Amino acid sequence: MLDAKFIRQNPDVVRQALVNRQSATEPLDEFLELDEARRRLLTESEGLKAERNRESEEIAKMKRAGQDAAAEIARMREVSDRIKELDAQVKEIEERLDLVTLNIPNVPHPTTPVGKDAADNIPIKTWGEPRKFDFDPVPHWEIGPVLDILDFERGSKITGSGFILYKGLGARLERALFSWMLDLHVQKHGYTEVFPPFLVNRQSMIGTGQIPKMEEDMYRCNEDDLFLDPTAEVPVTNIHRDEILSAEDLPIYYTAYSACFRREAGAAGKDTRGLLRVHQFNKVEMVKFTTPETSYDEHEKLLQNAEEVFQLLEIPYRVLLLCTGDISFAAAKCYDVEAWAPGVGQWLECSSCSNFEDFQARRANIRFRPDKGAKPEFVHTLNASGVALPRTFIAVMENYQQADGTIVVPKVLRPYMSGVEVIGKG
RNA sequence: GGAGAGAUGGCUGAGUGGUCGAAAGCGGUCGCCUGCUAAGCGAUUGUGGGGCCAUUAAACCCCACCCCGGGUUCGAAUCCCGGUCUCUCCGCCA
Repeated sequence: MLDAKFIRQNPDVVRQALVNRQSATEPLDEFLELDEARRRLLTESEGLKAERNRESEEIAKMKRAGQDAAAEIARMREVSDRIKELDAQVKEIEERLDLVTLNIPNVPHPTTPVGKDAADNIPIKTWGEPRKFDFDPVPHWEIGPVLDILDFERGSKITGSGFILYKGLGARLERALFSWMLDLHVQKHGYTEVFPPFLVNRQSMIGTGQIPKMEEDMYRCNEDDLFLDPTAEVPVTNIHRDEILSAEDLPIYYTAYSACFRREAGAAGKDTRGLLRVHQFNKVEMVKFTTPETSYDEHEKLLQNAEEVFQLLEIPYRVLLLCTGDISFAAAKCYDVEAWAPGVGQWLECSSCSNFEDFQARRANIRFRPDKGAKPEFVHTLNASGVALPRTFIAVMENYQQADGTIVVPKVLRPYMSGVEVIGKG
């Protein structure tokens, strides 16, 4: 969330941000109105409280001196009643104010291009040459069942559409992918591996910004008010919720595997075939906590770490700089990494690499002390998928397919598959 | 799931209605002293909000915060109710 003071002092900046994001500006107007009312009521209430505190001390003194304080007590009873009224109003306003503030998105960074929707995202880089096939490459949803490594029908039977059963070397390939990615980030890029809970509470979801805006898209356990992780970003960023870190601790790098669960409400029917858009998937995530000064340098390095996954897999990819109309609610700047999938003939988003600046840190109250004895400041949080599995799995299958229908295993994954070089039939 | 105990500042820990934003110790910071390391002495040391956001900030004043939310009271860390978490024991279970 944004700093209330910042909004109050820079309403025009926030208004422009909302316009650039194609978002409604009413929440801003409501904020300004409620904020003004809150301060007005607070001033009155606190003035009365100051009086009450003074007077209560007098009463205590009088009682100790054996004097009668009945008149003072009677008067203070009235003051207290008035305070109670005012505080009730303040509380109501603050509740609404919190809700409004939680629904105002981050202000995009100046380098985030202004644009309407995904069509205005800017391609900034392409890596690798799409392979030339001497046969027609087929989509993964045809390869998978033939090789008996993906079973879409049984996944649907067990749970429903969008839930996949991986089998045999398919299951093995999936496991190889995330094991290898974790090792890469831990051993080569210096991240600390964590294995978080897959269910998180409401406070954690609010901390990273999925709630309240996206609550309908989350799987939820009503009895316990817990949510299934939509991404490891949630539990991992919340590791340091309500903490004050010391400057020497920063930057902190975490990487985590988690299963991810998304209802994908409203996305039904679009690009949902095969593994393109599923309700449960595996992902390796990278999360950083940094000082404000270094976050944009760290953001570039984070992108490189995500890109390297595809470089080592030898899969062509491109990088997009997202525009204001397509960037997520909490992000100030975001790159997408899209892998080339020749079977479906599409670039597939496999990683989003975001700098949230202090937007999540303020929500989750994650601070650091710049120097010993200095006032705590909010950290900057960043994260990137490193990377999401299903579409990477697609890219591996479709880029490495052969004319006979088999799949060559990328070299870097072979040690993770007991040396298997080709996934064949049977 | 049942029973019991507990939750106080960076940490340990005292405090059962007013003089408590909170003793004491440890730790941190600053200064003094000591011919080294160490010790000693003195001072200082929480967070958020409002007043003023007008160019930042400081100073100053006020309010709130002793796990969270309600209540009683002129006045609550302290009394009452509800909840959360931690620990111990019992039960159940992969």
